[in-house]
Amino acid sequence: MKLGDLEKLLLHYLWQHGCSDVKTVFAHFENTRGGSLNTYQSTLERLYKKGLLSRHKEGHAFHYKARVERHELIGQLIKSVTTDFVGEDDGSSLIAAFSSMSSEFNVEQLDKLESLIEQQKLKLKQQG
Amino acid sequence: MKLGDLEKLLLHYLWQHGCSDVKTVFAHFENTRGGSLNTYQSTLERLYKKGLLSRHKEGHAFHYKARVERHELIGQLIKSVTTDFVGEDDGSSLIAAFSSMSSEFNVEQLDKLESLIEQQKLKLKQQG
DNA sequence: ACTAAAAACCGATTAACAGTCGGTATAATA
DNA sequence: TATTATACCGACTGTTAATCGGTTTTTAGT
Repeated sequence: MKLGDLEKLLLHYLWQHGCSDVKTVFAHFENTRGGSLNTYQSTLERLYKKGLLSRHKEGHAFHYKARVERHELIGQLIKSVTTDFVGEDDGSSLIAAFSSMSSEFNVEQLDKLESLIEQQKLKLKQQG
Repeated sequence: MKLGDLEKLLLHYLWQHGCSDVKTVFAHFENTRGGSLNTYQSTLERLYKKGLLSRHKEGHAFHYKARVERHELIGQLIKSVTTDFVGEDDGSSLIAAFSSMSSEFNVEQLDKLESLIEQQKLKLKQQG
């Protein structure tokens, strides 16, 4: 999966605002970023075709909404970037990814992550 | 930073083999992947210009070597792919991303991850 | 030093793909 | 139905990786 700058920007926007039509998006970025309405239209459409947005008609305009949570997409992107180097993914890519990133985290974040992992382990125990 | 498929392949190769000249690289991939020697030459050069490889003359051929560890590059790529999304939020979405990825792991992998976290926490304590 | 071989380097071409936007078709509503 | 907002199509630009032919440079052998 490959995302351009504007695509990322719009995803970001939609995660914050939940749901928008082109007009609104355009109005929001018109002054700061420039570009024509059509540019935003095309980009939203591209994201839609990529499966990252859903949309539904409201009046005569599509309203676009992110189909994936932010953290899901980030996870996906991390994975795609790591698997290329790891090859067949037995999960070692995440381990690799984590160890390369861990130095960027502070103690609270590490604690948070640890507790999330504990939760996940618990879940596994209950299932199996 | 943007890396193509062949670029990744060659990095992968150099991480495994430590050091190679074009001829050797070409010989290694000629049958399985195809392409001309020049293609590999260009790609190594591109990687060199990107600062990802170092090189030195040996006889009359350059020997190329990865300048970054694999995990360093992975970290860098993850960062570049995620920073646009993480932005102001203290990194918690990155944590969330990791945890959403963790749902695909078994207990051993989670344990491994946890021990890496412990290590990192220890390191932080010793420093600060 | 001269020459032949090897390697490096240059430049052109192709192929994706994002960004950009004009123009046209389509659909909603007054 | 006419107006207007919106969607959709297509063209063009810019960037970058992949590819490889051709030329220059470098090295080693005689």
